[in-house]
Amino acid sequence: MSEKKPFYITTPIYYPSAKLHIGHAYCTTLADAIARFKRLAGYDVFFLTGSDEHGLKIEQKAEAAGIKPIEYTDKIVASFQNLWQKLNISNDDFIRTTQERHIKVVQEVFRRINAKGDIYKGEYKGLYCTPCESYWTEHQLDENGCCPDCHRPVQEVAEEAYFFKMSKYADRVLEYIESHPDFIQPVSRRNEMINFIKQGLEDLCISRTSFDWGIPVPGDPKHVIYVWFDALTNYLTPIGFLDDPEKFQKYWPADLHLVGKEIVRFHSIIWPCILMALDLPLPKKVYGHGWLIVDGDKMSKSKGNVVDPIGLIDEFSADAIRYFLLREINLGQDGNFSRDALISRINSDLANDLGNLLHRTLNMTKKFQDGVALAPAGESEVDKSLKADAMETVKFFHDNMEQMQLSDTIKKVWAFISRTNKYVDETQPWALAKDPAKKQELANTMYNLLESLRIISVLISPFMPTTARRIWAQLGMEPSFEDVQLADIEQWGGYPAGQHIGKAEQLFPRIEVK
RNA sequence: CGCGGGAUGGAGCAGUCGGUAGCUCGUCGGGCUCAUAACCCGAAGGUCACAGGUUCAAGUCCUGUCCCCGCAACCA
Repeated sequence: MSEKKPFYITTPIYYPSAKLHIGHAYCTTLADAIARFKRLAGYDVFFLTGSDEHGLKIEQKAEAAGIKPIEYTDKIVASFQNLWQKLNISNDDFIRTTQERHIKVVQEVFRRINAKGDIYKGEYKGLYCTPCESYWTEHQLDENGCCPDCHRPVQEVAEEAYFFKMSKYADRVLEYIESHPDFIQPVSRRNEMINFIKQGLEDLCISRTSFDWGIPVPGDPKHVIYVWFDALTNYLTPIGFLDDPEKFQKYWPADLHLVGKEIVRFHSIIWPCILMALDLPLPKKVYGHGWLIVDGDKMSKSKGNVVDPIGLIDEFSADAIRYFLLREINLGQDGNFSRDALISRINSDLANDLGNLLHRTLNMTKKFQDGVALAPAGESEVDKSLKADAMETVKFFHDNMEQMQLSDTIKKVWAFISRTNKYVDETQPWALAKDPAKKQELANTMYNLLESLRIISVLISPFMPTTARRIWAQLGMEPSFEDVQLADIEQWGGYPAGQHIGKAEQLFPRIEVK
């Protein structure tokens, strides 16, 4: 058994009714950056994402395409996995709600809660559109009170359904939220949830008979389990809820459910109720991030402004997209996505500041010292100040990443990159190189630049894993980048003296705007 | 009066406990020459949505108004 502290982080499982857009990519990138940071900081991380594949909508889409639902979801889920691979997502497992391992979990959860007496058979009443075979809530109806899809009148219909006695747990959940200030983040969402519970919770409808594409209710197979009982329990499946008690003990409760702001409620109210009914501890944190706004508008299919991440990755590279999302958008708030802003970030931050710093450093090392980092000796005031800034940046990185301050952390790292560029101006290596008496001073300067870049490469690795590795290689560093730990940059001087630098290449070419 | 969020130089955003309004991009001027026309320094530009109030002091706290946005039990 390892002694590392466990850290279990999840994204939502996405619904394969359409291709994923930049907003999904944002959420998963956030989770990935946090997971990578935690690994760097020495945690034993389990990072989960996946797909939520049941439901009427999928059944209908598959039927329209003339294929079985599972054939339909196989195809779309493959595109999810392709996207995560292209984005360099380091998830440890990928849960599909159609997998046998998950079906067993859902049915067992149903059995246990049923045995406890918290499930009863009742009647679900709703507004039903017969041609579309869909239930709608009053709020979803169009301006004439008709079906939002086909605009025909809806009827009030009742069907037999199972209900989960959620109302029974309302007080306990409220008490938990109030006594755990960090459970729901950011605070604004927490207040929203407290307000919502105080209005009173209804029991939750957890089965349907109006479609088949779902997990059958144990002992009553004309019912399939409906949405949240199926979806939320995904978080239990891959960590051995049924088949590996030791693993489950280690990773549950989850440290962080990262979700979009619209599903905070399900994760911070319904999910805790289900867990209480199972006598399981509640997750430590639910974080509701904001949405990406495109040119001032919410993304939606009807507006036709949905941004496809695959095209962007192909055009600008995964790391550039990751950097933009993590740097530009403040966690918890909505953020703007625009092509112009993306290009501006790539050019000024990635090409000019970071890329050029690496390039000029390697170039001078090659030109002035035959590509070798000579051993440093002694230090000037400017050197001292650079080292102090580096160490302060590493500390800031550690502290603020623990607090999930991704954007602030990135800003701080870039302040150090900027500071390092300034160091070049302050020390003027090209002038030192002309004076043989300044040979040691030059060696010190070049060493400090290379060492700064070594530290920078580790600091950016949660955000831009590929770029970090490329810098590492260009610096000529031999050890595998995978083995690097935060401790390796907590002290100045890890760059090996006498090291020959690697082959230099542009990290991010500037993007010319017409 | 359903709930909640937002409004800050041209653009995008920070702003904790009330204490001289900051950052990035852009613009203008200067410096440097190792570098991806990159880097470094400096400057201009804001009655902090509006009106009132509390206070020695308000972007920040209170009240009201207007505008934009999200949620409203299946949109990341």
